[in-house]
Amino acid sequence: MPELPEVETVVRSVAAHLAGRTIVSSRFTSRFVTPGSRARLAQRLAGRRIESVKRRGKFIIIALDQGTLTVHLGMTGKLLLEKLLVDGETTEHTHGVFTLDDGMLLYHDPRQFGRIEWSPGAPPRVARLGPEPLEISFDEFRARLRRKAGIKALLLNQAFLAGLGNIYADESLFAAGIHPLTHASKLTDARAQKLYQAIRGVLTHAIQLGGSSISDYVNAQGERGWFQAEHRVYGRQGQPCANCGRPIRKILVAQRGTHYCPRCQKK
DNA sequence: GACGATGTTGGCAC
DNA sequence: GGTGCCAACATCGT
Repeated sequence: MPELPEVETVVRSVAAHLAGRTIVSSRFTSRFVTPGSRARLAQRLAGRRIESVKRRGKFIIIALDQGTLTVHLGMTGKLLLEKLLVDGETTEHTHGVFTLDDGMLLYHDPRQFGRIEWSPGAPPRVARLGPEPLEISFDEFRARLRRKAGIKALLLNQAFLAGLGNIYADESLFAAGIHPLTHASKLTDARAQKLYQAIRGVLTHAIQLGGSSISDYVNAQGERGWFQAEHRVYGRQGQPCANCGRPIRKILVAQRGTHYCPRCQKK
């Protein structure tokens, strides 16, 4: 679910309300989502003031008056804002409950691949991220492509660019007309330029539509995204290509289901 | 009921 | 540095 556009949408849907709030208390119930002592985490957060909420790659960075709370949604994580907690709003999949001085913030995550972590300074996982795809210059992007790796694997590598996942990697490669198994270092300047623009275009459009709701993704207000209606290849295996009519193919690349048009995307 | 696939990441072997 | 395989977990489709 949550790649850059979804995380950006979540951040935009919580930032204004959370900034300036105080965490009165919190409760955590998953040893996977919150590794280490959950009681100590809750203790650290009690009384902390939220300064700002921002996105970096697929991470949600919550700056506190002391330290930083970092949230990664994994595959199925959701952050939900609630006015008041009433019966039925938490389930067995609610693994984080934040009581604020105004309202509540809930973290749901059925598969528990997400993480909620506090760090005194900048979180180490975030420090290893590559540049933001919407901020990097073409020259820097071009330079970073000089690597011996398949382009799809590279786009999924968060140290190369931060924020692309399986959906937007496939959609960007289709928009650029590039086969997912193309060697990154073999791309010509012109094709690299097409890919750079394709990534920016796809991500920007997806953010405008509130991200992609594949199964149950929603923002913090519980609203779905609409970019899934704009997918050209992801999840469309066997259906005709919007451009040439050939059936979209699905193969395995870097252990991920990879969708592409055999005619429009060349190596 | 079993099996495989699912938006992510990290560790391991090679 | 690169790839492939497996792991974490719950749910859904075949």
